[in-house]
Amino acid sequence: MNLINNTLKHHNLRITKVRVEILSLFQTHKKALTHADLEAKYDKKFDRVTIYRTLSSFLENGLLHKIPDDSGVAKYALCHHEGTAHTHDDHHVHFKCKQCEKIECLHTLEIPKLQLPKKYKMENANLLIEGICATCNE
Amino acid sequence: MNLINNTLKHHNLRITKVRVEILSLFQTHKKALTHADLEAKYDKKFDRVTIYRTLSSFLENGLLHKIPDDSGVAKYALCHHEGTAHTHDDHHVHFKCKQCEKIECLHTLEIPKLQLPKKYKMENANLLIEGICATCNE
DNA sequence: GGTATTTTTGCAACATAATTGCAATTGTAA
DNA sequence: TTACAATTGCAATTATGTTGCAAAAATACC
Repeated sequence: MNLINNTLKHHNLRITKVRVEILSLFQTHKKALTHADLEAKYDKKFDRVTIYRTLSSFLENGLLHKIPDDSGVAKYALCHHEGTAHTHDDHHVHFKCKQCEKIECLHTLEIPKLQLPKKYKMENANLLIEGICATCNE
Repeated sequence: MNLINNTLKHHNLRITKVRVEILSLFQTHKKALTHADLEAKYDKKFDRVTIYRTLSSFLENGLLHKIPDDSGVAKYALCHHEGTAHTHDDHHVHFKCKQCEKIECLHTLEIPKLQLPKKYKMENANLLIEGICATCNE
């Protein structure tokens, strides 16, 4: 059994065409993708709604995570911690390039600890950095 | 001349009813607001579109900033640095309460410096922390 | 393998969020 | 106070996301 199928299995997801294709795409591209990106690519192949539902199921089963940003469009990227369910104690650092607009996860970086005001309890944190990425900064 | 009008002037915005009311609202509430919040409040008073455009103009002129999040609805909050134009070298820390859903700016906190991978250039950073806020944590 | 059961898909309709063009109105500078 | 520029309201449109349901596909069970 190949890797993609295996991954789906391990996340309690049935193996279907959409899922295999979309998961592969995320694994080859390392960047974040939007629903619109996928729709453009799979226009005639899969239904809009199916793509939405694929993203949701990946989200619920811990394959993808949503990246908070201010564009108003949901962006998704692969999770790098391996865990079955949505154990969302995620501490993500994301980088958004102002030039090429691509978003990627900098999963080698840790979010530094910081002291919250009294009585505040932190459960997770997301750091979004904007600037110029390595590719555009040649 | 009162403070609200003065602020508008200084940000190159004409003084109109919507702007005065919406700016005042942001100044009394300290939390982030969505377009829907404002629409609910000013339902018959101002047009939906006018409210959108008011938010946009505040954004462009550096009165408000958008808070990145993954809900799909744009949230806005007052900027605390004083600057006329959109000199967005912003380093924001926002806190979103999982219980009351409110978002607030923790502008007393600084985002700690961190070492980006080679060739990456940081222009600004947004840290979104989720958890339980002081009010809900009684 | 074949069949029963459950999940997933596609379609149509709906819901919400945001944008655009344009005429009428309002704010401001002179 | 008038002239000009910016802003508003309205209607229409686009973008984004969701729901219900019947048909199709995937898995479990024999």
